Amino acid sequence: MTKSAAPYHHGSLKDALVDEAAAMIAEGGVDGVTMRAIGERLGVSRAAPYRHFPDKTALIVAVAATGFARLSHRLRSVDAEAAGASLGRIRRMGEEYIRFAIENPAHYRVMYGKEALARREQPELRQAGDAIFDHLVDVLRAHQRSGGIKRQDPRVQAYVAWSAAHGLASLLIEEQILADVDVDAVIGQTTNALLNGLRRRARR
Amino acid sequence: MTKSAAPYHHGSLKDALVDEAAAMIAEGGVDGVTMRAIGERLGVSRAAPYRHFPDKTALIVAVAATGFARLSHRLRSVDAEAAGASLGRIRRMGEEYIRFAIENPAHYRVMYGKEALARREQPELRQAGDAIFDHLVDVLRAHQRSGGIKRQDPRVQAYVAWSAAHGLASLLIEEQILADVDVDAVIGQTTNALLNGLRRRARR
DNA sequence: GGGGGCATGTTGACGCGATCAACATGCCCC
DNA sequence: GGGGCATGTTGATCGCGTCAACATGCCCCC
Repeated sequence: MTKSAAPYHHGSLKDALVDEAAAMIAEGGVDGVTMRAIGERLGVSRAAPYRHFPDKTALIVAVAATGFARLSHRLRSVDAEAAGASLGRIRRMGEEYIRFAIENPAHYRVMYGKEALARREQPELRQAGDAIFDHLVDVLRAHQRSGGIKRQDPRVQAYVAWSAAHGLASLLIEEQILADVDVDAVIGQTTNALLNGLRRRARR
Repeated sequence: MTKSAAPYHHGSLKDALVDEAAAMIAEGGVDGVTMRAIGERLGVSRAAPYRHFPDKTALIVAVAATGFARLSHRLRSVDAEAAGASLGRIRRMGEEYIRFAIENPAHYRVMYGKEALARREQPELRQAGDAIFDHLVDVLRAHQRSGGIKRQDPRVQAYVAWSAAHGLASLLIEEQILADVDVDAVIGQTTNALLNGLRRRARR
């Protein structure tokens, strides 16, 4: 994809910067990332990063973009596995979203959470985020057609679903949920509540 | 409550600082708040705020604390109005939480959202947040006793409910939800899904 | 085969924001 | 009527983002 192994001076500083930035975000948030410190960690000078990113924001954007690529890939994978219009497909997408957040907290933070950049001003991220959202809307639309879920504005349904997943993901990675609580139960019940809300209610 | 009207030099700089900080957070996030700028806006020098807050963090903490006080007050109010154990009581609390976030985005951001401080390290905020959460748990417990909702770990139920409300509040104040979507519908459906998830399912 | 040129890095300098220290100014209390 | 604390102010220091000028490899073209 990018440069391969050992080009010029450092090697592939650009990729290393993105990885290191993510690590530093996980440790101390975006403020914990300083051009000076990241340079030092990678054995280059403070201004070296500027040869690869116009400014610090661009570096953080790259981290977010990497995150969007990963999340998109994961969602499409589980979605492909569980093709068709079973409700399980939606459940798995929700779980995968939350799992992604837990496994990539730094990326999630700059994508959607605390530390998130003004997506509105970063066309690249905006597009990536929209693509994921649109995919969800498509999935919901498909389920509406096949009769599994209520017929109503699929975008509203998508926002409801996203809200639940995002809220839970945020609380989990910001460690707002106490350790002695059964996290899996919370995740399970959240997705259940969500599916119940979407499911076409059987006439009683 | 605090100082009254016109004490020493400025008047009540302390309160003014908290208000102004909230306004500045709404405009440009916590990074948009600089001791210099806030001083200038209030007609004092850059170091004046230090006479009232040991550092910038303390000022932001004060904003968050104000927010917690307001939210707590609002929740207790609606809760009192709709006493008893009707499901409507839970719905109203959820709606009020979201409404608070929409009306006080700056406060919400530093309390729970993006820009949130490490609550873990601010005993004052930690306690305020816990109190609100515990109150929710109590309400859920009461509803369990009166049979309105499923009997299961009320803390898990509380986290599920909080996740949904927090997720929606976050997306709304971060303007992630497009303007042409029916926001009230999203709010309504979120709370509905939540209540359905909590409600004791009628045996069919 | 050698020189020019671009890609990469490095160091020095500037400006901004947080914060501390030393100094100024009201007011209230004894 | 003066001392002392509460409030403010100005000067100075330090870290950080960022730009400019300068250094260093390497690859490509003649």
